[in-house]
Amino acid sequence: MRLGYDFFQRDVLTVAPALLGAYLVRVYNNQKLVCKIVETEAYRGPEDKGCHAYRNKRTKRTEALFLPGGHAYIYMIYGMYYMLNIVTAQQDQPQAVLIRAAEPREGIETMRNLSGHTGNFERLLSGPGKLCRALAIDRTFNGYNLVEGTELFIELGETVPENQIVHSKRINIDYAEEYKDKLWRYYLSDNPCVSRIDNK
DNA sequence: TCTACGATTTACT
DNA sequence: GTAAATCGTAGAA
Repeated sequence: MRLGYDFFQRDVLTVAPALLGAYLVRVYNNQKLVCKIVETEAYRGPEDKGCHAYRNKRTKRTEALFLPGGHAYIYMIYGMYYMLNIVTAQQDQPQAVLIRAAEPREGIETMRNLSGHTGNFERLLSGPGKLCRALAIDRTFNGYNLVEGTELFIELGETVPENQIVHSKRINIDYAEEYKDKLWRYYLSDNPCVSRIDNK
């Protein structure tokens, strides 16, 4: 069952942990690529100094963050990687969940070919840049409707017990001052596919 | 226009 | 532990 607007149009701090265990589906050349989300981070503008839309900063890049929950926000980082975010809450509330890592489920060979990854299965989607590469997600999906679209969407997946969800500090946002210490990163404990397990 | 740099990954000392 | 790859965007000039 696909997740709908009612799921995404809630506060990002509710949606980010709720996405753990859900299935991210990418239909690429008529082939279904499926993976289970195991790591997310919440970005909560306008208050969040780590969020691109801090203080409601509205630019060409951040425009998609202001869409209603259920759309995608994609941007390029370091000149070579795309990041996949799920916009949450109501229109004009710039919040999004960064999908940081997932566990491959279907179409693994295609994912390997797309990413050129030769390592082991657990590392194929273990990072936001790698995940986008292996699923052929680029900026054409910026602003994409994940509720009604057919090439990229999210399905109800496995139910995750509360006690398996680890809360930690977000990665690589040292510029965010007091917000860098917020425990807005969520991942499944003991899952070998998360990007890293250190850090609090 | 011009410049600096990032919600990363990988390889290397 | 540190550094390089690589480019669109934001903010300054």
